[in-house]
Amino acid sequence: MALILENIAKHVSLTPEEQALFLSKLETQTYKAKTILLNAGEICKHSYFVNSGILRSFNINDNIVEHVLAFACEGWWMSDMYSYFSQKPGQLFIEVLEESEVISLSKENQEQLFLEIPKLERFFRILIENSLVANQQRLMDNLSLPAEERFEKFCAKYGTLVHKVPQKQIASFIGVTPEFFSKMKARLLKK
Amino acid sequence: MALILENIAKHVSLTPEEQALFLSKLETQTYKAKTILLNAGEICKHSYFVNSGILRSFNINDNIVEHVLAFACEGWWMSDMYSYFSQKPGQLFIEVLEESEVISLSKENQEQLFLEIPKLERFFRILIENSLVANQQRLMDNLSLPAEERFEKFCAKYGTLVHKVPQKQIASFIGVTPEFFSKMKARLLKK
DNA sequence: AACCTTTCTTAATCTACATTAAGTGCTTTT
DNA sequence: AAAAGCACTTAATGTAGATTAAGAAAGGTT
Repeated sequence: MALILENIAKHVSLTPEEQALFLSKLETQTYKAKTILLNAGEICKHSYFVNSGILRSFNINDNIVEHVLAFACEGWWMSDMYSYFSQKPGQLFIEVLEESEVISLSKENQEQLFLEIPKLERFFRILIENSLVANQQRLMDNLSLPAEERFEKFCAKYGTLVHKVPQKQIASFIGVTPEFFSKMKARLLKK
Repeated sequence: MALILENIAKHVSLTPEEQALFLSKLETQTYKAKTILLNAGEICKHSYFVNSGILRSFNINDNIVEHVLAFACEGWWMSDMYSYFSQKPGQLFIEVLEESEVISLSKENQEQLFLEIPKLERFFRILIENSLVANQQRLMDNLSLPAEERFEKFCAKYGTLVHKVPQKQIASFIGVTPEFFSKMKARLLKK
């Protein structure tokens, strides 16, 4: 459980008692690759923190095309934020990509914690602020950069993933077809 | 000042004293069209709330191409979130599009308020949550929808703006050139 | 090992959108 | 009122990336 406490300590400092209280609200579980943690149409009742392994979130367009919204690896949080915040059915799937140890924090427990340890409200606000900034940057990148540069940015940010997740999912993340991605990669290797 | 209090009341309820304290930290000012509230390279020291009028944020790519990140009209907040949160120089410009009455909340005053009225921490967390969800949706739309549908979504969300801001800025927002946007519009009108 | 399924590659063809360029009508400036 | 500057349009041409279709690798499963 050290990782998640470090993660928190980066933004707010908890007393040992607060740490214990926080940990008591969490559940840790190991999942095999391909486990679906959340289906589209369901209400997202947990935020997930990745102790080890990789998760991804995606949606399926018109029941055909998958679009990867995000990856989460060690030390990252993941959920369907729309559904989690609003407690309404969402459009995202969350899937385990390789055997992963995942900590779950339920929405209810999170609300509880906000009351018992108000500092955590600050912590989660900062997490979301950072997500928002990253998302805006990605949006601008998608509007202004060609696929090749979007891929470079992906590598810079998720370097560890490049050889761990299927290429077609990276293609989807940066917004191109697997075929085009393959061609682009061959082009890049020539240089 | 009623509008901003209503805005807050949607998410947290303040006592009259808290309301007064909050208002005392704000500055209201009227700006003419084309006023630049923030330049790229500067540190964003304020969040802006639009009482009336329209703001937009954008960046300039390679010193040439403008990309519109967001519009803010009556009742919306705007800032360069990256720069505002981190207090480092940002890449965004914020510009007044038509004569606007704008409330400024400085970063310092916001921090103060978080200490004096912790409920506000919750309010701003919710604001940011909503932004994040909207941003993720827009990102997915950009990855999966053709320009025409992105424009429809724009109209649904910013209907009031369609005839108020220059077309080329809408084009930029949805991620196409003004020329293509013009052609697309002509095509849509035929239907 | 043999089979099946999924991922990746290659190549031809196609299309949504970009680029370039020219022209039209506005507003703003002088 | 002319000049200048923008915003918008139209049209020709160009291209990044999609689509389709096929085969080659690479896992998984029995």
